[in-house]
Amino acid sequence: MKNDNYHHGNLREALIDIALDILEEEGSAGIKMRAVGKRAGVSASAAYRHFSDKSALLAAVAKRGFDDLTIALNQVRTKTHLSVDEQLQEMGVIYVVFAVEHASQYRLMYGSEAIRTEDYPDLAASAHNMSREYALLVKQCQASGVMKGETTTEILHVMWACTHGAAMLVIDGFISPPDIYQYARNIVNYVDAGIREDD
Amino acid sequence: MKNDNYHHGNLREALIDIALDILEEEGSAGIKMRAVGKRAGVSASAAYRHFSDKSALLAAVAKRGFDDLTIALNQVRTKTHLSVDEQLQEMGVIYVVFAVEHASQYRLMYGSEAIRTEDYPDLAASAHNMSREYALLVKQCQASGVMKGETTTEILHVMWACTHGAAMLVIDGFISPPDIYQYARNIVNYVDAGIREDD
DNA sequence: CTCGCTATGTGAACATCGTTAACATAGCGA
DNA sequence: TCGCTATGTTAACGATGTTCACATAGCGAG
Repeated sequence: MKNDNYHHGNLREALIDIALDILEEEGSAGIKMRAVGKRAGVSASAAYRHFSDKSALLAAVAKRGFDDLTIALNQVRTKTHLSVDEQLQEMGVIYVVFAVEHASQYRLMYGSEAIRTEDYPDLAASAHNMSREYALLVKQCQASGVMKGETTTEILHVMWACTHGAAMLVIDGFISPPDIYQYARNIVNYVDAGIREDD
Repeated sequence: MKNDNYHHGNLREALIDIALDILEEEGSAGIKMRAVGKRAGVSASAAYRHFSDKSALLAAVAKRGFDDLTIALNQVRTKTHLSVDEQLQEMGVIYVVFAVEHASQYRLMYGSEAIRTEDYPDLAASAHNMSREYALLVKQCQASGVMKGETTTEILHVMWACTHGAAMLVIDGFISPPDIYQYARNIVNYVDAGIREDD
Protein backbone atom coordinates (compact mmCIF):
# COMPACT_ATOMS: atom_id res chain seq x y z
CA MET A 1 0.00 0.00 0.00
CA LYS A 2 2.33 2.72 -1.23
CA ASN A 3 0.85 6.14 -1.36
CA ASP A 4 3.71 7.91 -3.05
CA ASN A 5 4.93 8.52 -6.47
CA TYR A 6 3.53 6.29 -9.13
CA HIS A 7 0.90 3.91 -7.94
CA HIS A 8 -1.62 5.39 -5.65
CA GLY A 9 -2.99 2.43 -3.77
CA ASN A 10 -6.67 3.11 -3.78
CA LEU A 11 -7.31 5.86 -6.23
CA ARG A 12 -10.87 4.86 -6.98
CA GLU A 13 -12.14 5.47 -3.46
CA ALA A 14 -9.96 8.55 -3.09
CA LEU A 15 -11.53 10.07 -6.19
CA ILE A 16 -15.02 9.50 -4.85
CA ASP A 17 -14.05 11.13 -1.54
CA ILE A 18 -12.58 14.11 -3.35
CA ALA A 19 -15.61 14.48 -5.59
CA LEU A 20 -17.75 14.50 -2.45
CA ASP A 21 -15.59 17.18 -0.88
CA ILE A 22 -15.79 19.36 -3.95
CA LEU A 23 -19.53 18.75 -4.10
CA GLU A 24 -19.97 20.22 -0.64
CA GLU A 25 -17.61 23.11 -1.26
CA GLU A 26 -18.62 24.22 -4.74
CA GLY A 27 -21.60 22.19 -5.86
CA SER A 28 -21.71 19.74 -8.72
CA ALA A 29 -20.40 22.28 -11.24
CA GLY A 30 -17.09 22.17 -9.39
CA ILE A 31 -16.54 18.51 -10.15
CA LYS A 32 -14.17 18.56 -13.09
CA MET A 33 -12.02 15.62 -14.05
CA ARG A 34 -8.92 17.80 -14.06
CA ALA A 35 -9.71 19.29 -10.65
CA VAL A 36 -10.47 15.93 -9.07
CA GLY A 37 -7.27 14.48 -10.44
CA LYS A 38 -5.16 17.40 -9.31
CA ARG A 39 -6.52 17.22 -5.76
CA ALA A 40 -5.63 13.54 -5.67
CA GLY A 41 -2.11 14.43 -6.79
CA VAL A 42 -2.68 12.60 -10.02
CA SER A 43 -3.03 13.52 -13.66
CA ALA A 44 -6.33 14.38 -15.29
CA SER A 45 -6.61 11.16 -17.22
CA ALA A 46 -5.77 8.83 -14.33
CA ALA A 47 -9.41 8.77 -13.28
CA TYR A 48 -10.31 7.08 -16.54
CA ARG A 49 -8.55 3.92 -15.34
CA HIS A 50 -11.23 3.59 -12.67
CA PHE A 51 -14.27 5.25 -14.21
CA SER A 52 -15.22 4.88 -17.83
CA ASP A 53 -16.72 8.29 -17.72
CA LYS A 54 -17.35 11.37 -15.66
CA SER A 55 -20.90 10.02 -15.33
CA ALA A 56 -19.53 6.85 -13.81
CA LEU A 57 -17.70 8.84 -11.15
CA LEU A 58 -20.84 10.83 -10.39
CA ALA A 59 -22.83 7.63 -10.25
CA ALA A 60 -20.40 6.28 -7.65
CA VAL A 61 -20.89 9.43 -5.58
CA ALA A 62 -24.65 9.10 -5.92
CA LYS A 63 -24.51 5.44 -4.94
CA ARG A 64 -22.65 6.31 -1.78
CA GLY A 65 -25.39 8.82 -1.02
CA PHE A 66 -28.10 6.21 -1.30
CA ASP A 67 -26.11 3.82 0.87
CA ASP A 68 -25.61 6.44 3.57
CA LEU A 69 -29.27 7.36 3.44
CA THR A 70 -30.21 3.71 3.73
CA ILE A 71 -28.16 3.44 6.91
CA ALA A 72 -29.75 6.56 8.36
CA LEU A 73 -33.25 5.28 7.65
CA ASN A 74 -32.44 1.83 8.93
CA GLN A 75 -31.40 3.24 12.28
CA VAL A 76 -34.89 4.63 12.73
CA ARG A 77 -36.27 1.11 12.61
CA THR A 78 -34.17 0.21 15.65
CA LYS A 79 -35.88 2.80 17.82
CA THR A 80 -38.17 0.26 19.41
CA HIS A 81 -39.36 2.65 22.06
CA LEU A 82 -41.44 4.26 19.32
CA SER A 83 -44.55 2.73 17.81
CA VAL A 84 -44.22 1.72 14.18
CA ASP A 85 -46.40 4.63 13.21
CA GLU A 86 -44.14 7.00 15.10
CA GLN A 87 -41.15 5.33 13.50
CA LEU A 88 -42.57 6.02 10.05
CA GLN A 89 -43.03 9.68 10.86
CA GLU A 90 -39.53 9.84 12.29
CA MET A 91 -38.21 8.21 9.15
CA GLY A 92 -39.86 10.85 7.01
CA VAL A 93 -38.27 13.61 9.06
CA ILE A 94 -34.85 11.97 8.94
CA TYR A 95 -35.20 11.58 5.19
CA VAL A 96 -35.90 15.26 4.61
CA VAL A 97 -33.15 16.40 6.97
CA PHE A 98 -30.59 14.09 5.38
CA ALA A 99 -31.49 15.40 1.94
CA VAL A 100 -31.24 19.05 2.93
CA GLU A 101 -27.98 18.54 4.82
CA HIS A 102 -26.45 16.83 1.78
CA ALA A 103 -28.16 19.07 -0.73
CA SER A 104 -25.73 18.80 -3.64
CA GLN A 105 -25.25 15.10 -3.23
CA TYR A 106 -28.98 14.57 -2.97
CA ARG A 107 -29.49 16.47 -6.20
CA LEU A 108 -26.95 14.21 -7.80
CA MET A 109 -28.78 11.15 -6.49
CA TYR A 110 -32.02 12.26 -8.06
CA GLY A 111 -32.27 15.15 -10.45
CA SER A 112 -29.05 14.65 -12.33
CA GLU A 113 -29.50 14.23 -16.04
CA ALA A 114 -25.78 13.51 -16.20
CA ILE A 115 -26.38 10.08 -14.69
CA ARG A 116 -28.52 7.58 -16.51
CA THR A 117 -29.40 5.33 -13.59
CA GLU A 118 -30.24 2.41 -15.86
CA ASP A 119 -26.59 2.34 -16.96
CA TYR A 120 -25.40 1.70 -13.40
CA PRO A 121 -27.00 -1.39 -11.87
CA ASP A 122 -25.13 -0.86 -8.59
CA LEU A 123 -26.62 2.58 -8.28
CA ALA A 124 -30.10 1.33 -9.08
CA ALA A 125 -29.71 -1.41 -6.48
CA SER A 126 -28.66 1.07 -3.81
CA ALA A 127 -31.60 3.30 -4.62
CA HIS A 128 -33.90 0.32 -4.39
CA ASN A 129 -32.48 -0.73 -1.03
CA MET A 130 -33.17 2.74 0.25
CA SER A 131 -36.81 2.75 -0.72
CA ARG A 132 -37.11 -0.72 0.79
CA GLU A 133 -36.52 0.82 4.21
CA TYR A 134 -39.67 2.83 3.72
CA ALA A 135 -41.54 -0.17 2.35
CA LEU A 136 -40.67 -2.49 5.21
CA LEU A 137 -41.83 0.00 7.78
CA VAL A 138 -45.06 0.70 5.90
CA LYS A 139 -45.73 -3.04 5.84
CA GLN A 140 -45.25 -3.20 9.61
CA CYS A 141 -47.65 -0.33 10.08
CA GLN A 142 -50.23 -2.06 7.96
CA ALA A 143 -49.76 -5.34 9.79
CA SER A 144 -50.25 -3.65 13.13
CA GLY A 145 -53.51 -2.18 11.91
CA VAL A 146 -52.65 1.49 12.28
CA MET A 147 -52.43 2.06 8.57
CA LYS A 148 -54.73 1.74 5.61
CA GLY A 149 -54.00 -1.60 4.04
CA GLU A 150 -54.90 -1.45 0.35
CA THR A 151 -51.46 -1.81 -1.17
CA THR A 152 -48.08 -1.17 0.35
CA THR A 153 -46.83 0.40 -2.85
CA GLU A 154 -49.46 3.11 -2.84
CA ILE A 155 -48.66 4.17 0.71
CA LEU A 156 -44.95 3.99 0.01
CA HIS A 157 -45.37 6.27 -2.96
CA VAL A 158 -47.22 8.83 -0.89
CA MET A 159 -44.54 8.94 1.79
CA TRP A 160 -41.69 8.95 -0.68
CA ALA A 161 -43.21 11.59 -2.95
CA CYS A 162 -43.99 13.92 -0.08
CA THR A 163 -40.63 13.70 1.65
CA HIS A 164 -38.75 13.84 -1.63
CA GLY A 165 -40.74 16.83 -2.80
CA ALA A 166 -40.43 18.59 0.53
CA ALA A 167 -36.66 18.14 0.42
CA MET A 168 -36.30 19.20 -3.19
CA LEU A 169 -38.32 22.38 -2.79
CA VAL A 170 -36.03 23.43 0.05
CA ILE A 171 -32.85 22.39 -1.75
CA ASP A 172 -33.84 24.32 -4.85
CA GLY A 173 -34.77 27.39 -2.86
CA PHE A 174 -38.50 27.45 -3.45
CA ILE A 175 -39.24 27.07 0.24
CA SER A 176 -36.97 28.46 2.97
CA PRO A 177 -38.19 27.17 6.31
CA PRO A 178 -36.63 28.72 9.42
CA ASP A 179 -36.41 25.32 11.11
CA ILE A 180 -35.94 22.33 8.86
CA TYR A 181 -37.00 19.82 11.53
CA GLN A 182 -40.22 21.59 12.25
CA TYR A 183 -40.90 21.99 8.54
CA ALA A 184 -40.37 18.29 7.94
CA ARG A 185 -42.34 17.23 10.99
CA ASN A 186 -45.25 19.36 9.91
CA ILE A 187 -45.48 17.92 6.41
CA VAL A 188 -44.96 14.35 7.57
CA ASN A 189 -47.62 14.84 10.19
CA TYR A 190 -50.27 15.82 7.65
CA VAL A 191 -49.30 12.98 5.37
CA ASP A 192 -49.47 10.52 8.21
CA ALA A 193 -52.97 11.68 9.00
CA GLY A 194 -53.93 10.88 5.43
CA ILE A 195 -52.58 7.35 5.33
CA ARG A 196 -53.50 6.28 8.85
CA GLU A 197 -56.46 3.99 9.35
CA ASP A 198 -59.45 6.00 10.51
CA ASP A 199 -60.17 5.08 14.06
CA MET B 1 -41.16 42.48 -40.13
CA LYS B 2 -38.69 40.90 -42.52
CA ASN B 3 -37.81 37.31 -41.84
CA ASP B 4 -35.08 36.91 -44.39
CA ASN B 5 -31.47 37.58 -44.63
CA TYR B 6 -30.08 39.87 -42.04
CA HIS B 7 -32.50 40.96 -39.41
CA HIS B 8 -34.67 38.26 -38.07
CA GLY B 9 -37.63 40.13 -36.69
CA ASN B 10 -38.24 38.40 -33.43
CA LEU B 11 -35.23 36.28 -32.71
CA ARG B 12 -35.65 36.29 -28.96
CA GLU B 13 -38.96 34.46 -28.97
CA ALA B 14 -37.84 32.22 -31.81
CA LEU B 15 -34.83 31.11 -29.77
CA ILE B 16 -37.03 30.23 -26.82
CA ASP B 17 -39.32 28.21 -29.09
CA ILE B 18 -36.38 26.39 -30.58
CA ALA B 19 -34.86 25.67 -27.19
CA LEU B 20 -38.21 24.20 -26.17
CA ASP B 21 -38.32 22.01 -29.28
CA ILE B 22 -34.83 20.72 -28.64
CA LEU B 23 -35.71 20.15 -25.02
CA GLU B 24 -38.53 17.81 -25.99
CA GLU B 25 -36.49 16.05 -28.64
CA GLU B 26 -33.15 15.59 -26.92
CA GLY B 27 -33.44 16.80 -23.34
CA SER B 28 -31.62 19.74 -21.83
CA ALA B 29 -28.20 18.43 -22.86
CA GLY B 30 -29.19 19.11 -26.45
CA ILE B 31 -29.57 22.83 -25.89
CA LYS B 32 -26.33 24.26 -27.20
CA MET B 33 -25.92 27.85 -28.22
CA ARG B 34 -24.53 26.82 -31.58
CA ALA B 35 -27.34 24.35 -32.21
CA VAL B 36 -30.06 26.79 -31.23
CA GLY B 37 -28.55 29.45 -33.44
CA LYS B 38 -28.18 27.13 -36.39
CA ARG B 39 -31.79 25.99 -36.18
CA ALA B 40 -32.89 29.62 -36.18
CA GLY B 41 -30.83 30.17 -39.31
CA VAL B 42 -28.57 32.47 -37.41
CA SER B 43 -25.00 32.42 -36.18
CA ALA B 44 -23.96 31.02 -32.84
CA SER B 45 -23.28 34.35 -31.25
CA ALA B 46 -26.48 36.06 -32.37
CA ALA B 47 -28.28 34.74 -29.31
CA TYR B 48 -26.04 36.84 -27.11
CA ARG B 49 -27.77 39.98 -28.39
CA HIS B 50 -30.90 38.76 -26.62
CA PHE B 51 -29.63 36.69 -23.74
CA SER B 52 -26.62 37.64 -21.66
CA ASP B 53 -25.93 34.02 -21.08
CA LYS B 54 -26.98 30.49 -21.83
CA SER B 55 -28.49 30.52 -18.35
CA ALA B 56 -30.61 33.48 -19.33
CA LEU B 57 -32.01 31.56 -22.28
CA LEU B 58 -32.75 28.57 -20.09
CA ALA B 59 -34.35 30.86 -17.54
CA ALA B 60 -36.65 32.20 -20.24
CA VAL B 61 -37.64 28.65 -21.16
CA ALA B 62 -38.27 27.87 -17.50
CA LYS B 63 -40.30 31.02 -17.06
CA ARG B 64 -42.55 30.03 -19.94
CA GLY B 65 -43.03 26.68 -18.23
CA PHE B 66 -44.21 28.31 -15.02
CA ASP B 67 -46.52 30.60 -16.98
CA ASP B 68 -48.06 27.69 -18.87
CA LEU B 69 -48.46 25.73 -15.66
CA THR B 70 -50.10 28.71 -14.01
CA ILE B 71 -52.66 28.85 -16.81
CA ALA B 72 -53.36 25.13 -16.52
CA LEU B 73 -53.88 25.38 -12.77
CA ASN B 74 -55.97 28.50 -13.09
CA GLN B 75 -58.38 26.72 -15.39
CA VAL B 76 -59.13 24.24 -12.65
CA ARG B 77 -60.45 27.06 -10.50
CA THR B 78 -63.07 27.83 -13.16
CA LYS B 79 -64.62 24.37 -12.82
CA THR B 80 -67.41 25.62 -10.60
CA HIS B 81 -69.35 22.39 -10.87
CA LEU B 82 -66.76 20.93 -8.49
CA SER B 83 -66.54 21.71 -4.80
CA VAL B 84 -63.45 23.63 -3.76
CA ASP B 85 -62.11 20.50 -2.16
CA GLU B 86 -62.61 18.57 -5.38
CA GLN B 87 -61.00 21.44 -7.25
CA LEU B 88 -57.90 21.18 -5.07
CA GLN B 89 -57.60 17.49 -5.75
CA GLU B 90 -58.09 18.09 -9.44
CA MET B 91 -55.43 20.77 -9.33
CA GLY B 92 -52.97 18.35 -7.80
CA VAL B 93 -53.63 15.82 -10.52
CA ILE B 94 -53.30 18.43 -13.27
CA TYR B 95 -50.04 19.58 -11.71
CA VAL B 96 -48.49 16.12 -11.76
CA VAL B 97 -49.69 15.36 -15.27
CA PHE B 98 -48.38 18.67 -16.61
CA ALA B 99 -45.01 18.02 -15.04
CA VAL B 100 -44.71 14.51 -16.44
CA GLU B 101 -45.88 15.54 -19.91
CA HIS B 102 -43.29 18.32 -19.98
CA ALA B 103 -40.63 16.36 -18.18
CA SER B 104 -37.49 18.06 -19.47
CA GLN B 105 -38.95 21.51 -19.17
CA TYR B 106 -40.20 20.76 -15.67
CA ARG B 107 -36.72 19.64 -14.67
CA LEU B 108 -35.41 22.91 -16.00
CA MET B 109 -37.99 24.83 -13.98
CA TYR B 110 -36.91 23.19 -10.77
CA GLY B 111 -33.82 21.05 -10.51
CA SER B 112 -31.55 22.97 -12.81
CA GLU B 113 -28.35 24.10 -11.16
CA ALA B 114 -27.62 26.00 -14.37
CA ILE B 115 -30.25 28.59 -13.48
CA ARG B 116 -29.84 30.65 -10.36
CA THR B 117 -33.43 31.71 -9.90
CA GLU B 118 -32.48 34.69 -7.77
CA ASP B 119 -30.69 36.17 -10.78
CA TYR B 120 -33.91 36.24 -12.80
CA PRO B 121 -36.67 38.20 -11.06
CA ASP B 122 -39.11 37.49 -13.90
CA LEU B 123 -38.62 33.79 -13.42
CA ALA B 124 -39.04 34.05 -9.67
CA ALA B 125 -42.22 36.04 -10.17
CA SER B 126 -43.65 33.46 -12.54
CA ALA B 127 -42.85 30.68 -10.09
CA HIS B 128 -44.50 32.64 -7.35
CA ASN B 129 -47.62 33.24 -9.42
CA MET B 130 -47.85 29.52 -10.00
CA SER B 131 -47.75 28.60 -6.32
CA ARG B 132 -50.32 31.33 -5.70
CA GLU B 133 -52.85 29.28 -7.64
CA TYR B 134 -52.45 26.55 -5.06
CA ALA B 135 -52.56 29.05 -2.22
CA LEU B 136 -55.75 30.76 -3.34
CA LEU B 137 -57.57 27.49 -3.63
CA VAL B 138 -56.33 26.29 -0.25
CA LYS B 139 -57.61 29.51 1.28
CA GLN B 140 -61.02 28.92 -0.27
CA CYS B 141 -61.08 25.40 1.13
CA GLN B 142 -60.25 26.68 4.57
CA ALA B 143 -62.88 29.42 4.34
CA SER B 144 -65.52 26.90 3.38
CA GLY B 145 -64.63 24.83 6.42
CA VAL B 146 -63.63 21.62 4.64
CA MET B 147 -59.98 22.06 5.43
CA LYS B 148 -57.85 22.35 8.52
CA GLY B 149 -57.29 26.02 9.13
CA GLU B 150 -54.05 26.51 11.05
CA THR B 151 -52.02 28.28 8.42
CA THR B 152 -52.47 28.40 4.68
CA THR B 153 -48.74 28.11 4.11
CA GLU B 154 -48.47 24.78 5.90
CA ILE B 155 -51.22 23.21 3.84
CA LEU B 156 -49.84 24.73 0.67
CA HIS B 157 -46.45 23.20 1.40
CA VAL B 158 -47.96 19.77 1.89
CA MET B 159 -49.79 19.87 -1.42
CA TRP B 160 -46.88 21.36 -3.31
CA ALA B 161 -44.31 19.00 -1.84
CA CYS B 162 -46.38 15.91 -2.56
CA THR B 163 -47.30 16.77 -6.12
CA HIS B 164 -43.81 18.02 -6.90
CA GLY B 165 -42.24 14.92 -5.42
CA ALA B 166 -44.67 12.61 -7.14
CA ALA B 167 -43.88 14.24 -10.48
CA MET B 168 -40.13 14.25 -9.96
CA LEU B 169 -39.95 10.59 -8.98
CA VAL B 170 -41.73 9.68 -12.20
CA ILE B 171 -39.69 12.08 -14.35
CA ASP B 172 -36.44 10.73 -12.95
CA GLY B 173 -37.50 7.13 -13.44
CA PHE B 174 -37.78 6.04 -9.83
CA ILE B 175 -41.46 5.28 -10.19
CA SER B 176 -43.05 4.07 -13.42
CA PRO B 177 -46.81 4.05 -13.01
CA PRO B 178 -48.83 2.39 -15.76
CA ASP B 179 -51.42 5.16 -15.66
CA ILE B 180 -50.19 8.59 -14.69
CA TYR B 181 -53.68 9.93 -13.94
CA GLN B 182 -54.49 7.10 -11.60
CA TYR B 183 -51.10 7.41 -9.95
CA ALA B 184 -51.59 11.14 -9.37
CA ARG B 185 -55.18 10.74 -8.22
CA ASN B 186 -54.14 8.13 -5.72
CA ILE B 187 -51.44 10.23 -4.09
CA VAL B 188 -53.52 13.38 -4.08
CA ASN B 189 -56.38 11.47 -2.54
CA TYR B 190 -54.30 10.34 0.44
CA VAL B 191 -52.88 13.80 0.93
CA ASP B 192 -56.31 15.32 0.78
CA ALA B 193 -57.44 12.96 3.52
CA GLY B 194 -54.61 14.25 5.66
CA ILE B 195 -55.34 17.92 5.28
CA ARG B 196 -59.12 17.78 5.31
CA GLU B 197 -60.97 18.84 8.44
CA ASP B 198 -62.04 15.77 10.39
CA ASP B 199 -65.79 15.50 10.18
C1' DC C 1 15.53 -14.52 -9.02
C1' DT C 2 13.98 -13.06 -13.38
C1' DC C 3 10.82 -12.50 -17.25
C1' DG C 4 7.00 -10.58 -18.75
C1' DC C 5 2.06 -9.46 -18.27
C1' DT C 6 -1.40 -6.49 -16.55
C1' DA C 7 -2.94 -2.67 -13.97
C1' DT C 8 -2.18 1.94 -13.29
C1' DG C 9 -0.53 6.55 -14.25
C1' DT C 10 1.52 10.43 -17.55
C1' DG C 11 1.54 14.04 -21.07
C1' DA C 12 0.07 15.72 -25.27
C1' DA C 13 -3.50 16.37 -28.30
C1' DC C 14 -8.39 16.68 -30.10
C1' DA C 15 -13.29 17.99 -30.30
C1' DT C 16 -16.93 20.45 -28.32
C1' DC C 17 -18.90 24.27 -26.26
C1' DG C 18 -19.68 28.79 -23.99
C1' DT C 19 -18.21 33.22 -24.70
C1' DT C 20 -16.03 37.48 -26.51
C1' DA C 21 -14.02 40.88 -29.75
C1' DA C 22 -13.83 43.30 -33.94
C1' DC C 23 -16.38 44.21 -37.71
C1' DA C 24 -20.76 44.85 -40.84
C1' DT C 25 -25.33 46.12 -41.98
C1' DA C 26 -30.33 47.17 -41.40
C1' DG C 27 -33.67 50.23 -40.08
C1' DC C 28 -35.26 54.23 -37.89
C1' DG C 29 -35.38 59.04 -36.40
C1' DA C 30 -33.52 63.85 -36.68
C1' DT D 1 -29.91 62.12 -46.25
C1' DC D 2 -26.94 61.27 -42.29
C1' DG D 3 -25.72 58.79 -38.61
C1' DC D 4 -26.94 56.16 -34.42
C1' DT D 5 -28.41 52.00 -32.37
C1' DA D 6 -29.90 47.37 -32.63
C1' DT D 7 -28.84 43.22 -34.55
C1' DG D 8 -26.07 39.86 -36.84
C1' DT D 9 -21.34 37.70 -38.64
C1' DT D 10 -16.81 35.51 -38.39
C1' DA D 11 -12.81 34.25 -36.01
C1' DA D 12 -10.69 33.14 -32.00
C1' DC D 13 -9.91 31.95 -26.96
C1' DG D 14 -10.27 29.14 -22.87
C1' DA D 15 -12.24 25.47 -20.34
C1' DT D 16 -13.44 20.76 -20.23
C1' DG D 17 -14.27 15.77 -21.29
C1' DT D 18 -11.91 12.33 -23.51
C1' DT D 19 -8.45 9.50 -26.04
C1' DC D 20 -3.91 7.80 -27.52
C1' DA D 21 0.76 6.43 -27.26
C1' DC D 22 3.88 5.70 -23.92
C1' DA D 23 5.98 4.54 -19.12
C1' DT D 24 6.32 2.10 -14.93
C1' DA D 25 4.98 -0.57 -10.77
C1' DG D 26 3.84 -4.79 -8.88
C1' DC D 27 2.88 -9.50 -9.07
C1' DG D 28 2.79 -14.34 -10.52
C1' DA D 29 4.91 -18.24 -13.33
C1' DG D 30 8.86 -20.62 -14.40
